Amino acid sequence: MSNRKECCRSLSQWLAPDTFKALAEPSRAALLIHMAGNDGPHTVSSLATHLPVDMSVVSRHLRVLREVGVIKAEKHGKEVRLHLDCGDLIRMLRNLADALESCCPPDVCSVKETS
Amino acid sequence: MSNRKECCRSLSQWLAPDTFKALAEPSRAALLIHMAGNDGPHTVSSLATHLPVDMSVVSRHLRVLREVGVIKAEKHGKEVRLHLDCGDLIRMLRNLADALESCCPPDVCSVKETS
DNA sequence: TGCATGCATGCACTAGTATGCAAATGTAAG
DNA sequence: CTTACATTTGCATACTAGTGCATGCATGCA
Repeated sequence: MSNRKECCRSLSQWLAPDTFKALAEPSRAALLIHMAGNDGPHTVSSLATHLPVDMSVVSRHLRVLREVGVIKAEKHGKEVRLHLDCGDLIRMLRNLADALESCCPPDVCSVKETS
Repeated sequence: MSNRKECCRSLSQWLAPDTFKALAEPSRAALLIHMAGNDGPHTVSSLATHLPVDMSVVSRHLRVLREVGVIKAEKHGKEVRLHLDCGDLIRMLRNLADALESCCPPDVCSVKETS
C-alpha cells in the first residue's frame, strides 16, 4: 500500500533523534517545565537556582535546547534572556502523532480508548 | 495565573524522559519506522537483517521499546512476533502538544504559521 | 583603566549506554 | 534424548554524555 510507504516517509521526517534526545534529559525537561510555568525574563543564573547543578551545566543544557530550537536566547547587556519557542516542537509532535496514526493499523495500534 | 500552573503539571506528566530516550536512539527509530512501513509478522532476526548491527543488539533495542510500551511482543513457538502498539504514544504526543500550547503565550511561542 | 558580573568553555572525571562475541536459555522437530 | 533454531544474556570494550571546577571572554560600571 502506498499509504504505508507515504507515512513511512513522514515518520522518518518527524522522528527527529536530536530533538528527542534533548527532551529526554531530566534536567533539560525541568528547565522547560520551569520556563513554561513561570513568566520571564529567565536568565542562565536564575534558571540555575532552580536546579541542583552548576550554572555551567545549565548553560550547556540551554545550549542543547537552543540547538534543537525549543528555546530562544537574546543578549541584553551582559545577561542572556531565554524564552520558550515551542511552536516548531508542537507542530512536530502533532505531525508525528498523525504519521503514527496513519501508519498503525487500528486493530493493531489502538488509538481510541484504552486498549 | 492558575492556568499556567495547571499546564505545568500537565507538562511534567507528559514529558516522559524514558519514552523520549527510547525514541532518541537512531537504531530504535529505524526499527519503529520499518515496523510502521512494513506489514508483519516481524521477528527479531527479520528486523536484524534491516540494520547494520548484531541481532543481540536488536534484541536489546526491542526490549527497550517494549519497556516504554511502543511495541508489543508475543511468543509463537520459538520465535517472537513483534508489532507496533503506538496508541499510548500517540496520545502522549498529542497531550504534550496540547500542554505546551496552553503553556506558551502565543506571542512568544507561535503555533500558527511560520513565525 | 580597573573591577565586578553574567555567561561560556576547556579540562578531567564519571556514569551510562551501545556494541559484538560467546555462551546460555527456551522451544520445536527428528 | 539429541539436535537445530530463535532469542536472550553475560561480559568486555568503546563511545557518548553529564558534571564540577577553574578559567576565559564579554559587558557594564566606577
